[in-house]
Amino acid sequence: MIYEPNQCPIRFGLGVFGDHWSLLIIRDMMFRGHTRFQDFLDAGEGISTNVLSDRLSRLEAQQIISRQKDPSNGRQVIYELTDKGKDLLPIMLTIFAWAEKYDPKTRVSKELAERIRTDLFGARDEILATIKQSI
Amino acid sequence: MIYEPNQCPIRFGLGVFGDHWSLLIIRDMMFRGHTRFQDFLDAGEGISTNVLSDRLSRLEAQQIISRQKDPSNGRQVIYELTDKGKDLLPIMLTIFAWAEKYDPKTRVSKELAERIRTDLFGARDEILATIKQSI
DNA sequence: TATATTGCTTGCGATTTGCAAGTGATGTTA
DNA sequence: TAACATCACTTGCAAATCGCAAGCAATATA
Repeated sequence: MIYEPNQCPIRFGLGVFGDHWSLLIIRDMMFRGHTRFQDFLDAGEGISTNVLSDRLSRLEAQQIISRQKDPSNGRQVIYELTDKGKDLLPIMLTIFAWAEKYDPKTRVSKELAERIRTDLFGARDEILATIKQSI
Repeated sequence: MIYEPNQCPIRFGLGVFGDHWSLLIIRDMMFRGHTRFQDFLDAGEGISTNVLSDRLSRLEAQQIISRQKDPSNGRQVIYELTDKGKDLLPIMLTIFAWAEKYDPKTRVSKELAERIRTDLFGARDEILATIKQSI
């Protein structure tokens, strides 16, 4: 595994969601079905309009989301996750499972968290050791 | 970085790694075995000393890493991942798999990426549909 | 035609960042 | 033991980014 700056998957990921807002926008699209500018503003996170506008542009440029006019209402724009965006689900799920384990306030289905953990958390140290040797 | 206690796991995660540098520091500890201040500076990412200092403090405060003086060299400090920090591995791995799929430059073992994907990516739309109903 | 809604953009002060230059504690060398 | 080097920071400051409020153009509704 090579970690040249531009060959690093973590850096690539950070380029997409390495800021305070992008992951929240993706979460709202993924789990809350948000599709419009106003939806994100109303989500209660306190994002400002200029930053929201900027993040939506970036996410569109990175093909995480698509942007199209609502044919039935010319004022509205519909934002939707692309396949690339939907494929961020496993990342979301592992964050769910981790938060469920360490944040007493987080409310995630224990069933879901358990499923994810048995898939990946269980072999943590093993996997870590294996990976380190291949770097 | 803002952390407002919520019941959302994504917000909880963002409180830990929702900035440009924290995940890179964790990556360096997890996969490159970095333990010292200078290690992170030399990693070639261009983090500045004041920001590095700040992020190490925050990560320690959040119990993602531990901080102790090197008993064999009083000038040096040893930073290490806690269990809470090591448990971020699945999040790292899912980022790996996602980047391997979408970033042509990312170099990750295809075997590893495939394993992660078959565990979690395969049932993406199914899982998404199930989760949406429960949120 | 007048007004409301929607998705932005603009202006500006406040916060955060990157960069360079310290600083103090500790270790090494002559 | 005196001089110097190393290490983990801290400080000061200009520049970038951010939050907030206001404004704007296009479209819809009354």
